Amino acid sequence: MGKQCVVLVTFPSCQLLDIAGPLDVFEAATRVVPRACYQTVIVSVNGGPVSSTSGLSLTTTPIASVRSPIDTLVIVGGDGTAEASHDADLLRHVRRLASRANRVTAVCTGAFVLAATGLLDKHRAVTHWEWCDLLQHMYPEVTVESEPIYVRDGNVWTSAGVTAGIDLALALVAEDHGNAAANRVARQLVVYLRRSGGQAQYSIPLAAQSIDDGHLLTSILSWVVDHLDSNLTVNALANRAHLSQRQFSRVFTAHVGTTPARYIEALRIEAARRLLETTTKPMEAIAAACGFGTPETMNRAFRRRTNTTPTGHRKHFGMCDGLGGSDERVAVM
DNA sequence: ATATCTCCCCGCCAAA
DNA sequence: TCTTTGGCGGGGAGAT
Repeated sequence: MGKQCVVLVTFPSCQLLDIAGPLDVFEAATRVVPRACYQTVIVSVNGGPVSSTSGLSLTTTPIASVRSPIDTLVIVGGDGTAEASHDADLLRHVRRLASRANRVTAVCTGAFVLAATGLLDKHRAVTHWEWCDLLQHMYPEVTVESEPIYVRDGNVWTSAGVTAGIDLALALVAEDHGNAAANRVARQLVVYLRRSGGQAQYSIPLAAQSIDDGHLLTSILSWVVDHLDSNLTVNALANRAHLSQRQFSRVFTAHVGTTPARYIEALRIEAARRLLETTTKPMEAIAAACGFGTPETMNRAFRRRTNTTPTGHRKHFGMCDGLGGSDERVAVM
């Protein structure tokens, strides 16, 4: 796959996260996915500095100067969309770029700008939950859905509120380079909650999503987190999936981006960490609850994957010793 | 600390 | 022929 040009369209009072989220996803993808190469450019009607709602100002290039073929066009959201959707210049340029782009997308209230160009007509779309009704009212031609985190209709993709832009961008990466690649990116960014377009957000790290198929694995993955103390050898899981070990391993790795055993161990560690942080159970009990044969096994896994020990982790993040729980995370996979 | 045993993972080939 | 699947074997890591 060659270079893919991603154009992010901004305007005064846009939402910083709408830009930063996808931007970082594409950047990370380029870094950690071997064949991915996204080139991003941030544009506005006049170019130059554009201030976001948070006050931070962006350097942009004039939208008229975009010449190269466009892979993905991203319209960001923010307070400024109300005004932007009446900016004839902007709309004209968006239409022009959209006609040359493989994919046209909007994050959050960016959908309003897209709708104003007419590009959303006859398409299913979503926006920030707070604005779905208004969008539908203003643009009856658009089929507004309010549930999903993001919606794909042909080559038009829209996403719900701000951070859903990250999920949207991950979905785009998944389309280009596969689920495993998207998961790798998510992990890289420590978005340990990659959400499916569907809606339900899973409480499992990177687990039960999978944009297209995967129902096979999805059910197993979600079953697994509640049965960490069971026998979760590759063999056992393969049986559950009615596949040979060999095939199961292959399918698993392709979809999840990690080998079965590694993934299971990561889940176990994460579960153990939570118990260490939030309970005062003895190591013995925690190890057993998380599926480690012995506390010693848990110890080694801990050492290998983090740079602490269970005891050390409890000292830092545990309940005793002052400071209650903590939001800090240690990368685990 | 060591030895033995188990499981994982991946390349390779053959069958479907 | 091309793709998917299953089985085998071994190197190697880790568990007991």
